[in-house]
Amino acid sequence: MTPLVRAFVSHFGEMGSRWGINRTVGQIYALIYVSPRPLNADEIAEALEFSRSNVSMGLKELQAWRLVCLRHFSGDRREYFEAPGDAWEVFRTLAEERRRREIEPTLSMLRSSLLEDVSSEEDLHAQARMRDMHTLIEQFTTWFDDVQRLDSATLSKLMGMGATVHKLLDFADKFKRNKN
Amino acid sequence: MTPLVRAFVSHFGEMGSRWGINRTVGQIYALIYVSPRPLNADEIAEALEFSRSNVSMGLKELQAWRLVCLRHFSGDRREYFEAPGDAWEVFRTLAEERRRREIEPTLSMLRSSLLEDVSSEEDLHAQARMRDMHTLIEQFTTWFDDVQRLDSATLSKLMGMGATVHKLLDFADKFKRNKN
DNA sequence: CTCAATTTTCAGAAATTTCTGAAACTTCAT
DNA sequence: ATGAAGTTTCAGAAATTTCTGAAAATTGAG
Repeated sequence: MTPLVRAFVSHFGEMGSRWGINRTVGQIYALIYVSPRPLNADEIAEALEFSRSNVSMGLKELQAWRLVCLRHFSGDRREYFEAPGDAWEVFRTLAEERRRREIEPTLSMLRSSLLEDVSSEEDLHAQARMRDMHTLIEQFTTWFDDVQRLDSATLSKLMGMGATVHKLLDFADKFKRNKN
Repeated sequence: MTPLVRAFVSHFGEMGSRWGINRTVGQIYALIYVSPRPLNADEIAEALEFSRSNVSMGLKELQAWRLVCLRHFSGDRREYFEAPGDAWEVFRTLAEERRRREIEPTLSMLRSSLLEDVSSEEDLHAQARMRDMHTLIEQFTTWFDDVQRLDSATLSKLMGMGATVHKLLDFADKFKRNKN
């Protein structure tokens, strides 16, 4: 590994824990991401000096996150891994996966808590707060689902609009008002 | 704690680690969030059966995340904590804080890596990949900054539009084309 | 300033998570 | 079928993170 690659890989290792993946997994991804060709498990283990089994675990997790994909070369039985190229696709995958892991469970807990029949002052207040939270999350995820369905080009355009989002909103608002 | 509150608190404890805060911190926040009145550290320690010092640490972290705020009652020297009520405000704070912790460091690492003068095939490819990543993140955060500046009401409206985002986009597109 | 109430710090204990090496398993060419 | 190449599993070792109790620091009333 060159110093440039080493710095990148080690940064991903450090950030890994903040992103909910562990250090090893972060480094493996980083290495695959910058590699000019797909890598197999042994090459990864050697480059990062991890045990072969640790790499196996890490790759399994990256596959679960759908951040790497498998490739095969004819005449070689080993599995090779590469990181998908379309950056927006990666972004979308990440967002989707995080939503599934970090938001969905809470949403279902809230739903069932809100169905409970309670009577104490305290519980009624708690339910009101939970209802606020539920509404917010629901609204956010609905919007997110929608944005997620956009193709990379459109998404990129939406982002590119940046500073004009609120102007656009004002405009849409006036437009609607004129119609009524 | 009633069973309803207990369930909510314990869920936040379990999710805490997925959200980059620890179990204790998650539970403390949950308790404050549903509480009908501000709580002091001793009340929290008693309700959750944590050591007093653990609660102190947890509250400090929640303050760093700007998820709780301090209140004082006259004639009582203790500090009381409550969770801000405006859900969108909370959402915005959370997003901002996560951006600062999870994205900003990577962005600055990428910037400095891209300034390095390299010549090997391998490093040139790595830099190209890093450039992709940098562009994407930059674009995303610029957009996010912008959205973040919107007040709660506008943000809520934007989200509420949901399925119409892309229609709006098409519209803006045509509008622009007409002008040129 | 003094002192009691309260909060914070911190070293080490406890718990959790990550990592390893050895063994088990799978796959496929012969 | 056999066995060589490759992958996965898993029990326990290593590392990291969290939690505690005791002690230190801070705060504000008198």
